[in-house]
Amino acid sequence: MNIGKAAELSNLSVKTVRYYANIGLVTAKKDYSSGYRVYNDENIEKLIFIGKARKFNFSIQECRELLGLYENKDRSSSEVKKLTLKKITEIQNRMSELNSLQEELGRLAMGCNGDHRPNCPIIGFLAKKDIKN
Amino acid sequence: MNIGKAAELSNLSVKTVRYYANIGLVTAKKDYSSGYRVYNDENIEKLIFIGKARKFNFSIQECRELLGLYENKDRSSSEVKKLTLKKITEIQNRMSELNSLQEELGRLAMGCNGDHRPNCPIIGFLAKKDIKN
DNA sequence: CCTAATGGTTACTGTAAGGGGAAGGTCAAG
DNA sequence: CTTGACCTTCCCCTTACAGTAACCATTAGG
Repeated sequence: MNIGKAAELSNLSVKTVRYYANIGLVTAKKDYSSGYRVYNDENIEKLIFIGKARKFNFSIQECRELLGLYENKDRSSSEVKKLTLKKITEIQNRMSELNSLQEELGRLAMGCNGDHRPNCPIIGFLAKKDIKN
Repeated sequence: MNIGKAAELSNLSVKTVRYYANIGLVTAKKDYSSGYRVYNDENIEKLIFIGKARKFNFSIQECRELLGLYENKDRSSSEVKKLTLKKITEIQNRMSELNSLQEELGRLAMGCNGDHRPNCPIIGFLAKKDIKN
């Protein structure tokens, strides 16, 4: 199966699949007469696996680790769980940052008339050099 | 004042200040005998302004717009408010994505024993080709 | 047989927002 | 005069691909 079909089945772009081949994440064997990459079912499974992990915010590097665990039949589930919990923590931290941000922006917007006069507390706040950063 | 001092006062790195000069965001005049950038108080104010806006997740391009509004004394506060509300919406969308992610990862982790046996529902889920993506 | 369409290849560039580091010029102090 | 701190430009690195150019392979149609 050629790369186009592989991309379709795994719901990734051709560019992405080729990229994964280049970085050695999912390498297909090559047909040396045509130069084409040839994908088999196992490759497709890995591509799907990675596609999902990527949607779950795992980085390529983490995908590489997960793939290692996936391929290793003797893997312990604790390693996978550890990676997942770490990812959850990261997401929570990011959410709490975003939450503070959003609250503060909300307060600023609340105080702004949003009219055609130049007096705007948002600009005022951003321009003010205050004590704490 | 040289770039080091400017960076210190604005609480940015020298690299960042130089970068902002290169992209024309905050341009300092040059001392042509030494080749050094020379910063004045107005430059510092702008750098501080941008530093804060960046912390509020505004992109460089958005900072450029905000800086335009900041410099334009006839600006209407409605433009600033619009930009801020747009940013709030973006943040909220991002948070809701992250929230779904976190919940789903949480469910997966919950079902995983985290022991030394290879049976792991997280891997199982990622590997499963299900109906919807 | 020629051509056009489709799909494959490598390779280069660009993204956002700088960080890291090399090679070299400038400045103030001792 | 020399040292060390500070400045300069220049280039590569980061993430995870997307876009494009130039070129090769396969296949269907006239």
